[in-house]
Amino acid sequence: MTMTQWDQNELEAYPLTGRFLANRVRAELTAEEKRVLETSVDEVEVFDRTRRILTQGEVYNHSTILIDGLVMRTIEGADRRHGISIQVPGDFVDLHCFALKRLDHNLDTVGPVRLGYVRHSRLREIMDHYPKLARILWFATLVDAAIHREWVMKLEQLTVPKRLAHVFAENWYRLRLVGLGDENGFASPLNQAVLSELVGATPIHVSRALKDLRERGIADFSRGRIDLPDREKLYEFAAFDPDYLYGTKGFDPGSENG
Amino acid sequence: MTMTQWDQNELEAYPLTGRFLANRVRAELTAEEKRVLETSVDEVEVFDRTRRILTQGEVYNHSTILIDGLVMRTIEGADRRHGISIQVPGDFVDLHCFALKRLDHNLDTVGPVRLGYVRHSRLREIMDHYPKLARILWFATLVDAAIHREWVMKLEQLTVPKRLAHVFAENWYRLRLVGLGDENGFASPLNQAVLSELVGATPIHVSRALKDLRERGIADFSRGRIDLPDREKLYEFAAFDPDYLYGTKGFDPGSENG
DNA sequence: CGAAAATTTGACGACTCTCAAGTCGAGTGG
DNA sequence: CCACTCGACTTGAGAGTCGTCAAATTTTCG
Repeated sequence: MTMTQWDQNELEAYPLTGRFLANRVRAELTAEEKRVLETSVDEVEVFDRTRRILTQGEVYNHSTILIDGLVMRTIEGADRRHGISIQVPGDFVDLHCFALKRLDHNLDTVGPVRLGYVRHSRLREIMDHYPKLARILWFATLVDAAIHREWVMKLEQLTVPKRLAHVFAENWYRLRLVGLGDENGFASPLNQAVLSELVGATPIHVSRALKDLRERGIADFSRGRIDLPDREKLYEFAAFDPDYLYGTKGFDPGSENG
Repeated sequence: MTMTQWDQNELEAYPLTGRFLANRVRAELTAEEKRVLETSVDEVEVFDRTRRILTQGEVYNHSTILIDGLVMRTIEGADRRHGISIQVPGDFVDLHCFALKRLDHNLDTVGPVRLGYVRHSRLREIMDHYPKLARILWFATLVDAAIHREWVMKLEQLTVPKRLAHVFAENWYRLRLVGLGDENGFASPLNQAVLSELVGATPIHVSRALKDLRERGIADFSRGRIDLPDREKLYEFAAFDPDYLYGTKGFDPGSENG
């Protein structure tokens, strides 16, 4: 797993927030604005096991940036938890709880994570004194909304095997945007139970669907790693078109200069 | 169909934007801020027939507030159009295209509408000079995202009859928030074809599901009007909980003081 | 009234769920 | 080193939900 020189420099300069909007509008930020962001993180925390880091309906006075690991947005349904979306390193996972006060969903870690906290008072200062940074933060929450919309469409359109393929394709692409994953797949703490919550199916059916994907040569899922041997076949099967992720024009998830 | 005194005053004072975030955070706006918004609308347009008002991927230099009528977010799938969500009067339907430049989906009218346009240059001024208004605009886009998340969960959880019930429940509640609809349902230009795009089913299955809802006494859908005789039964069947719509504490969709 | 659009119905097959049982793999204690 | 255990995963059978194809019926509107 390699990273571009660009990413390495950015991560050395901004170890906590260097992945924020990488290969999206991050390039529009000035050094000062990046520094304002980086120094806004006033606490870093590490969790090893699965854990709820934000609970639906409660009020917080900080927001959280995901530095390393995976976090899932969830909503408790009638009898089971439902996965809404996955967040990857660099994502400001609950930026919107600053503007919304309370949130309508939970944030649960999946596997070990490293988190950075930013106080809302600090965000308010940013809103008041750095209009461009404010716009960028707004942008970040809007990309999340675009991801939700795409997923609504896919849920309406795709069968479970194709939904799984889409989850893999999107997750892979987003990891590549921030310099993670490799050209043949990515490491992941996901298991079949979590996948079933994400695609709205039973674990049993997910198992069958994964077998289908394996036999088709589209995706080989095993605990700890997801292999994706044929990008084109994957994209076509999942009807995946990354436009909605708002990556920089010309970004290529298959090359080293991600 | 009646409205509260509150709504009437607000609509007289701000005929174009008086419904914006009504019964949500609108109360936090000062008269000056409301005036800034109202005077930002520099053009009003009326459409009678179904029509695409914003096309995926294109760049616009204005955003649109829905003054009257219904608008649907859509994404073109492999062979058919998919409905993502419905917008009601008072919604700033494509505010995010200001921050995102191009949008990932289309906006299509459903039935006759009246639209107001706000130039992006004007929004930029607001961002720079009215931080509180900026936060409110951000808030508005975040509520849309919350609606998307809830719908993702419902798509993962509910059968088609229950999805339809949820669409009716949410649409009704949101109309009540802005002083529209009545205590037994609401007028609506929706037809079964559009409903099928919204819930991710075939028109044929929607027809059967509507029959089911009718026989259960939960919803009586006919072109032009949706009757909802038993709110409690509807909410329970659809597992509808309006928290995610961020209505003002104490708002009651069943009373006159909406 | 007549044509077009919207809605309804029936039959059959595909996708997914539930219930139940069985397999596999990592870690533990003997 | 092996038996055991627990969680994760897999397999099978039958039922429910929903899609497809085809046709009939009702509504809308010129």
